[in-house]
Amino acid sequence: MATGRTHRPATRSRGIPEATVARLPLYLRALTGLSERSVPTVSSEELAAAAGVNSAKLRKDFSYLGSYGTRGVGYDVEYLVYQISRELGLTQDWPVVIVGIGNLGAALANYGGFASRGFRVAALIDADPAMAGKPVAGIPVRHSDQLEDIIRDNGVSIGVIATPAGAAQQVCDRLVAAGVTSILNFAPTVLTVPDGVDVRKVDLSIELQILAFHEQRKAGEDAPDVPPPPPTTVAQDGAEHPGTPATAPAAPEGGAPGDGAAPARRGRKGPDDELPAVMPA
Amino acid sequence: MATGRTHRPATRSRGIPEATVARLPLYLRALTGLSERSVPTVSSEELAAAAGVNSAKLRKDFSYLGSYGTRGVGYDVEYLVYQISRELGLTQDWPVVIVGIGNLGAALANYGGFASRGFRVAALIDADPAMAGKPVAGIPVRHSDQLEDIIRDNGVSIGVIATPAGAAQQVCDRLVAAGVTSILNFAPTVLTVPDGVDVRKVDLSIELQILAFHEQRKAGEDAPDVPPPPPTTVAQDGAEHPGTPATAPAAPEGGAPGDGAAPARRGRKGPDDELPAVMPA
DNA sequence: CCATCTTTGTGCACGCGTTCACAAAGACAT
DNA sequence: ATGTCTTTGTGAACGCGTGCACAAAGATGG
Repeated sequence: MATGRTHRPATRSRGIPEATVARLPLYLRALTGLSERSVPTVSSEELAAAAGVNSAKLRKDFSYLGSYGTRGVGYDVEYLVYQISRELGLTQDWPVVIVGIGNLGAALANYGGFASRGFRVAALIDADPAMAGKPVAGIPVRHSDQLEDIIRDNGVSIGVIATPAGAAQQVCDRLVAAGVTSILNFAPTVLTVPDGVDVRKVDLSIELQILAFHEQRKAGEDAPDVPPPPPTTVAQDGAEHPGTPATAPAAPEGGAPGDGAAPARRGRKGPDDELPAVMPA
Repeated sequence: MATGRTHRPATRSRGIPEATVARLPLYLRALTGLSERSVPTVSSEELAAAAGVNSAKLRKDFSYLGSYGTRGVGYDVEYLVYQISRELGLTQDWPVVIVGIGNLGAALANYGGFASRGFRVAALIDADPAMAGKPVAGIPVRHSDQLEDIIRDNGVSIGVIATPAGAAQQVCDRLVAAGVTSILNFAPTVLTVPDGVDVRKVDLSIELQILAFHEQRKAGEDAPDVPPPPPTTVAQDGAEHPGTPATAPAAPEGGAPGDGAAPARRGRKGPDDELPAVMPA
């Protein structure tokens, strides 16, 4: 670091690793709390604890932004709040549209956190004509016919999709065509977008399944009878490598999936994919 | 993402990397779709496209589960659906409680996706006495006084927190004390939990901020006037290194944050942290 | 002005995750 | 049976992210 006026390839754009960017909001939140309590400075140790991360990691993260700390003292809270806000682009106004005003969309619209950090709900959009004009969170719902006009008129670049999975891709395409370049997707579907468009997804179903996986493992360690036992002769558990001949071939037996290994699954179709805007994550 | 024990000392858990586990639900969803359309088999290429990932990655992921494919043909859809479901622990019933029935909690309760994959809403809990007994999504809300009893009586091991940030940690502690070992947190706070408890968080505010960061960068490349210019004499931009005498010291100037570098931020307190169950992510 | 103490900033090493590229396995046609 | 063609499963290289450990910077006290 020091005098290095030498190389700085990562200067502007390429600096800040993705992992660091993802933690900045966390630091910012912790710092805001300290700021409200009028705490002047914090050490990396304290702030790290508040943000739930390792202090070394925090220091390294900040080092990507520049050297904003004072050795022997720590970081100036107000100054850091400002620097991070600026880095995240929160010093400017970001108009946002929410498409799909169902249970979830309405909940999102009511979220006060939007306005807090530079985000402003420019419009609520829904395909249901009956919803048009009806106010949600104090904002009248607009019909999706006006989607393009709304995007253009307000210079919206961030869109939130809270529609049923079936409509998500279509809505996404329209948003992108209208100029949106960042999308937060709550619909349980994989969205396909052109280069230059960022998509982040929030999927409750996936989060629960991940928790279930770990939960099952925990239970398995205590009572090795519930989870471990695979229905039939399946590798993966007994031997280290599942490549053993006796196991693998047991599955794709011809075209009939009715073999012993794969029992008939619940007949009902997965409401997961079909689920409306009711669910986010 | 989860604030919980991120430490994965690779116990002897031999197998399935975290990153792979996180993708399994994605594959499962894609496979379920194929299953409904009665597609008998899929190649890694096709399935990868449907799940939005790289085919090599998908094959490697599956290799951790065992060799369930047939060279020259692909994977048997039904069989794979079963194997992944089993691996994720979805073949068993997971009673779940949702704490905090505000806008978000209600939206979550209405989410049909819960029931779809082995997850069952065992109870809805809220601290507001006025909510008690009132049905939400067909399930009567119970008062939080009964939280412990509900957990124990139903053998609940997964809890969803959709309360305001201020109540989250307290609710979390109670859930854990009552026996919950997996938590999905929608409140904008860092939860502290003992070892053995998994926490995953969903935070809209953070997602938006990450999008804003990238959005700002995109804009900056086109019009280098909007984002770059820091308000006043701040390092990091003008000069390559912020360590220059005239810059860095400008910040932590005494205790008064009113110096030129860090302009007075919006006076309003951050509703972000205080925000009720209205918001998830 | 010097000694000591605190805390930052970072060089370095390690491990995980991603991707490439290919040998081998099996299906299918002849 | 044998050859060809398709697709899997994986060895190996690479890059990113994490955490350790420490030198340097600066505060603080004598």
